[in-house]
Amino acid sequence: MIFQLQEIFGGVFPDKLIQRINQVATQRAFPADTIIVDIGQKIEHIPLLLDGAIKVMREDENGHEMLLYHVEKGSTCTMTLQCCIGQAKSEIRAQAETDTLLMMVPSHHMEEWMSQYPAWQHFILNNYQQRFNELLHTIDSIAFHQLDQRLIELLQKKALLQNSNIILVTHQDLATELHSSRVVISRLLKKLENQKVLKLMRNSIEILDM
DNA sequence: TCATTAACACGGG
DNA sequence: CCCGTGTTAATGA
Repeated sequence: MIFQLQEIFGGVFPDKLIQRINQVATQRAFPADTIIVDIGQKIEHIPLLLDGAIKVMREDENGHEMLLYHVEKGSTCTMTLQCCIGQAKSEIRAQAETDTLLMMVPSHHMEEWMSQYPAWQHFILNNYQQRFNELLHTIDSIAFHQLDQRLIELLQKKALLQNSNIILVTHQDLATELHSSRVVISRLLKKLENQKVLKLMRNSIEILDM
């Protein structure tokens, strides 16, 4: 039995389902920044996050990216689920935000588990709702907030996900995720540093007071 | 007015 | 040297 599976999902799934997952799923570890699923790729597994975080990115026709939302431990990526059911290809790119550990459940188990395990059904529906809410939050952010505020929100989120006030990230990474340019991000970060909100270092940013 | 793009210098690893 | 960073000038929305 994989320790984290019981630890993270023991409160959500009955023992019988935990054992089923343990039987059929493959455990996989991805170092930070690894692309786990890319756009256009066929989806054959449902990922259950045991540890770490995944960022879900969208890409436009010019190859410019944009962060949609993060998936944290104890959750799954619902865009993946949608693709599983329809046997479609991925509309998004899933990339490891931090070092990530997950269980890959072959997608053909979905249908059976949905009817057999009420806890699984609740888990999936709750995840849909969570993902949808996060997406709404992102849309609000794009539509109603200025870039400087979106940058602060992203830094706070990253501090949370990396569980540290020192965030390992480059200005270019931030620009890409916010669908902006590095010049602008560097300028905003410099402004925030002058306001003593954060401290800039090469490849990392320390949050001082937000 | 403010964002993007390109270009360049600086410097730390 | 390589690459992330800080800045500026030109251009566009």
